[in-house]
Amino acid sequence: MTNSERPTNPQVQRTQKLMLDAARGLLADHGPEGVTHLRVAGAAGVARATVYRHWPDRAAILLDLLRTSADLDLAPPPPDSSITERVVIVLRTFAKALNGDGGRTLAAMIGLSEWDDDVFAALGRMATFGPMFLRSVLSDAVEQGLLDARADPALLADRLIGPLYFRRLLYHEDIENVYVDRLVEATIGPHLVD
Amino acid sequence: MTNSERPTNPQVQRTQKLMLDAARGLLADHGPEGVTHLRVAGAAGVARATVYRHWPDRAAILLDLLRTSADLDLAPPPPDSSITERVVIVLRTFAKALNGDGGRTLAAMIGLSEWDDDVFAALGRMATFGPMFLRSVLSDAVEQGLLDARADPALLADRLIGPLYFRRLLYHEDIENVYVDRLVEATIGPHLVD
DNA sequence: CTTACTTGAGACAGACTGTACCATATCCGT
DNA sequence: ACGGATATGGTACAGTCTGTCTCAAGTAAG
Repeated sequence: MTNSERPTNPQVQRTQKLMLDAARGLLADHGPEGVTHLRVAGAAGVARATVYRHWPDRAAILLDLLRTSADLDLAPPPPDSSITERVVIVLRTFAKALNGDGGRTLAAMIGLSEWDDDVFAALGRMATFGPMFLRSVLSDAVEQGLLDARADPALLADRLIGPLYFRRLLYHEDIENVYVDRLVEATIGPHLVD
Repeated sequence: MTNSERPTNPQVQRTQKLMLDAARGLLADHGPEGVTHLRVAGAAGVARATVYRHWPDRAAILLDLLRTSADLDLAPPPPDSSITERVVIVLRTFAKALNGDGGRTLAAMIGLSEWDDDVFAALGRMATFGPMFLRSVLSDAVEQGLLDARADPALLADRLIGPLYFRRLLYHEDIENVYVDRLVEATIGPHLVD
């Protein structure tokens, strides 16, 4: 586990940014195994020992990398829109993140998390954020009487998010908006109260 | 890409089995990065050069490992049972495979497949097998008039399998039979023709 | 300016890689 | 059972990456 607090020393900030940017490029180009202290040092124009001073092993580098790339900015959907529209908006945000670098990052984390507890913890923080947000949107809808009261928001969230992750991770397919629309329609359609 | 044909020479078969078993153990214990030619040789009681003779690099070893561990034996569900029962049977088979070693193997493949085309191809073969099977079960049900004709078997398969993979891969949760039951009920219930 | 902290540069042992070589063991057709 | 073909054992070698250490030079901040 690395120190998650940001350094105050500007010199440290500079070198750390150089190294993280270099590592990010290496991860994108060669995968997790391509991120070595030596290469990061070379790409960042930094001494190898400096990389070791910041992160003891590869997992620590990746962890910091993955932590900083979990940037899906979830804005609350407009409350005056229909529940279907609201869910579509949220899911499209997920899909967008998955289609971009987030998908590769997530795939790397999933592979590592089976054997690295720290990565698993980071994955948990990242993975629960989205579903929790979606769940709250769904709960609100149930309270407002827009969704069948017997609908379980947790299961519903799984059923909405699961297929997106499935398609992206196993088929490497970009998620089209049409797919999201059909998924949402089919999934929450039967629970709508009209 | 390694030769996928099985060797006829019994000597080769023996050593290959020894090495693959050793590699399987290493993968389970230490993850993909723990599978090195040196360790495989040591654990299998085999000369290091022999491991190199069979597989040129780590990816090739893992590929053979993953190829041989994709053993979910999908038996056609009893055709006289209800469509709900049939789908539950198929999905429980998936869940069982995911709960066991298959889940870890799959996670490893997902992580590797983003940067390794051979692993991606193997993942594709493995990942399409299940959904295709499920899709055919669903298609049959539509033809038999048990399911709403407007139901898209492909999307329906995604919606049934996706949540299972999602829970297993991101939360490391075993899939309970109750979860499968609720998922199937909620997903295909609205499409039932009674 | 002075102290504390950070980095650069190089050395070092150890692990893993990838290849090569030859003697030995095993297979398989005759 | 014999002999050529094939596979393995064992060893050596250069090369890369790891992880740690030391010391000189650079930077930050009171």
